[in-house]
Order: sequence, then structure tokens, then C-alpha cells
Amino acid sequence: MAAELVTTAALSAARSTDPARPQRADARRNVVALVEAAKTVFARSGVDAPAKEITDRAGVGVGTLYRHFPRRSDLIVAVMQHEIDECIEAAEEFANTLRPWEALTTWIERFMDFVGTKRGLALALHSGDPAYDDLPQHLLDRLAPVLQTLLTRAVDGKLARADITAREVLTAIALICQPVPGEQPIFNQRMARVFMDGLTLPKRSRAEVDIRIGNLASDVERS
Amino acid sequence: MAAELVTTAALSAARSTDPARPQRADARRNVVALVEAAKTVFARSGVDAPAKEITDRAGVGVGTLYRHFPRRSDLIVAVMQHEIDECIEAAEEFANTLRPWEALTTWIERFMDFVGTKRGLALALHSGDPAYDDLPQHLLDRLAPVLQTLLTRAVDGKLARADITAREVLTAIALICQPVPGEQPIFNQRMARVFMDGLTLPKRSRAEVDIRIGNLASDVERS
DNA sequence: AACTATACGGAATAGCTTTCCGGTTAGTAC
DNA sequence: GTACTAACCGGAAAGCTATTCCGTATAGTT
Repeated sequence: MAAELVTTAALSAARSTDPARPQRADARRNVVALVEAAKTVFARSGVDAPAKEITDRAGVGVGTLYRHFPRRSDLIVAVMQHEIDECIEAAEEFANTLRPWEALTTWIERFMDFVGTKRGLALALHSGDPAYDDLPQHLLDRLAPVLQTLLTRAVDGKLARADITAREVLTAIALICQPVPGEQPIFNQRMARVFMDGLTLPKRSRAEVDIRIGNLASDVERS
Repeated sequence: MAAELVTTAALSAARSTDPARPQRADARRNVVALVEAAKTVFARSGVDAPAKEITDRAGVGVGTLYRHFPRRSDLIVAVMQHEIDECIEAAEEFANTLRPWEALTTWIERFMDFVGTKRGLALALHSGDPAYDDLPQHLLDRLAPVLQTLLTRAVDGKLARADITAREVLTAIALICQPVPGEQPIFNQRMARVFMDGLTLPKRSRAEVDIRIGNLASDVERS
């Protein structure tokens, strides 16, 4: 079922040559085996698991891995193609069934599930390791447009501030969703919600409150 | 000038034995040289620069590095001791001169300067690499108390929500401050401010706005 | 059945961290 | 000053992993 998907991904990653004569059958088999193996290994050991762990499980040599997926990010993209598509579909669904702000926050929760589940993905996104260089780019290119739709709707409804782009929101959420040793994923979710709260229109309440308790504050200062 | 500081740091990191007879003079020299070298190298190549780069610059063998600083985090802590102290002093100063909310946000900006300047520090904090394991712990232990003071003042003044701890704020800010390829530090600062906005009291304005433009929202939905 | 472009496997290379130990030296005792 | 020893040093060695390279094998074609 994931076969066509996988092949497509691998093709775009591995084959930039003459599409007239398609990939050999054994090559196609190996690509599928590698992606399947990588999916399992990534889930257990994170996206920077040793290459050999993947090739052993796929029953191929390391050369085969590097031929089809020159950079680690190519393999990750192939593995996640499916989940990314689902995330995009979810955005359209939410846009059609929920009110603007709820659609926005619900999708963000959905996105967090995706990022948070893949152990180490959020980390890889910002690792600085050249092997992952165009992974963020790819994810942003795919996901920013659909989020932008939700975001624009919220902004038009005066529900969200207008000075932050969809790309920025995605990047920030991805940062916040990085696993923290000693904290459960629920922590990241709570922090992300704080961030989303900050995305609502800058409130008059802020200034109001400041003024209202200005005297109290001064009292505290003096003490 | 930083000599005593460095020595103190190194002692706590490197010597767990009989304090009656102090460290030999050459050992002390080497520790200072290593920390000085590391400070320079960290600034240029990040906190995970090759060990040899540091030992070469310090003019010692790698064995000497690992003897004094078994884990990378020991070296980082030694290098940053001074900056951490400054950060703590700043909190006291802000608490005495600024109103609660301003003290809080100003100190956060100060903290961001610290974290953001050290290339790769924010990254190391959440890398998962065991070599950095107790670095977050150490930073939190040192900084959480002073932030908690500022935060409590803001909460007492009804300026900030009460359901988030100082440790959580520090962790979240550190996450947000991680360098993003292709983005300038100003980006992280903007996102951190959004987060801080979300830290203000959950506002009636949110519900208000929802209700007020509820019809509009529904209109948009139907279209 | 022969032929060739394509693909395979894994040895080889390279770069890094971390350990280990024979040799050196600072500090002390006489 | 000399001798002694515990502390310390340097860098070779061991152990990882990523990535490249090329002689060998084979799928698909004629």
C-alpha cells in the first residue's frame, strides 16, 4: 500500500536521470525495504540511528542506502511522506468544519502529534548537521501553505495577530516540541498552547492591567 | 581575573578527592589554559567543536582535557560560570528597579542574549547526547530560583498566569532560542515575545472576541 | 544466449571520542 | 642539594560511525 508512495519518494530523491527506462526491479525492491526498515528503526532509535542498523534490517549493503538516499534527510522525507500528506488533508478538513480559531489551534495540535511522535525529528530539524539541511525547507514548503490558509482566516476574523507568518508559526512550534529530558510530551503541548495564546490579538487588557495595578507595583518596588 | 573563578569551577568538576593537599601547579595552569581555549573555540565553532581543537590551542594533550573535564558539559559549565553569575545579578537588579512585568520580560531578554550568544548552547541543552546530560539541570538549578522571584511578583500582581513555573519558562525559552538555519536571532526573539505574551493572564478578551465576532466567524465558515 | 547499463555489497577511508599507560615532574622529606 | 613519590602529562590506541569507491553480479534487452 505504501509502495507507490515510497517509490515516488525514492524516485524524486534518487533518480534525476532519464525517466524513459524505469528503475530496475531489484533497485525498487531495495528502496522499499530500506524505507520500511528505516520507519521501524527511526521509531525505536530516532532519526539519527546508525546507518548500519537500517541496512542490516533491510538486508542490503550500506552502499545501497547511500546510492538511493545520499543524505539522511532524503530517507526521512521518504519515510514521512505519508504522514505529511495526512497532516495536509487534516488542515482542509478542519477549515471546513471548525470556526477559524478552533481550526487553527486544532491543526496545530495535530501538527504537534506528528512532530512529537517522530522521536528526534524536531531535533533533527534544527541540528545544524548538513545531512538534515533541506528537511526543514521541505516540511515548510509542504505545510506552510495550508497553515497560511487557516492563519489568514483567523487574522481576517480579528482573532490572531497579523504580524506572524505561517512559516514562523511552524518553526516556532517545531522548536517548542523538541523533547526535553525529564519532561513528558505534555509539557511541550502546554508550552505550545502558551505560545498560541500569545498569537491572539495583542490585548488591550495588557495595558489596562498595567495601569490598574501600577500603584501596587510601585509599592512592591519600594519595599 | 577569571583565574579564581576558573579554578573554582574546575575544582568542583575535576577534584573530588582530599582537599587538604591542593592541586599541583601545572594541573592548575592546564585547567586555566583549557577553559580559556574552550571559551575561544566555543565562540567560533560551537560547543561541540572537536576536542583536539581545544587541546591544541591550550597546548596540552587530549588526556589532560578528559582528566579534568570528563564530560563535555563540565567544560561548558566552567566556561560559562561567569556569564551565569552575571545573569543572576541582573535579575536582582531588575527586580529592584523595574515594575513586575517589565522586570520579567527584561530579564528574559537578558537570558536570551546569554543563550543566543553561545552558538550551539541552546542546541546542546536538548541534544540528547549523554555528554550534555546534566547541563540543563545545572542551568535550571542556578537560574530558576531568580526567575521564580520575578515570576511570582508578576503573578501576585495579576500580571501573569499562575500555572507555569519558572523552570518551565526557562526551558521553553531555551527551546525557542535555538538557532534556525536561514533565520536571524531576531526571529527567535520575536517568537519568544509571542510566548511571553501568552504568559500574561488568560484574558477575558479571548472569550469576548470569540463571542463578539462569533457571527462573522460563522459567516466565514459557511462561505 | 549474449550483451550492457544498472545496481549491488562491503572493504577501505576518514574523522571523531574516549581510554589507557609508560614516562615526566612538582612538591616534600631529609 | 638530593632523593623520593604521588600526581600529572602526552599522545598512541581502541572503538564508533559516516561516506566513498570499485570489482562483481544481474535485470532487462536484442
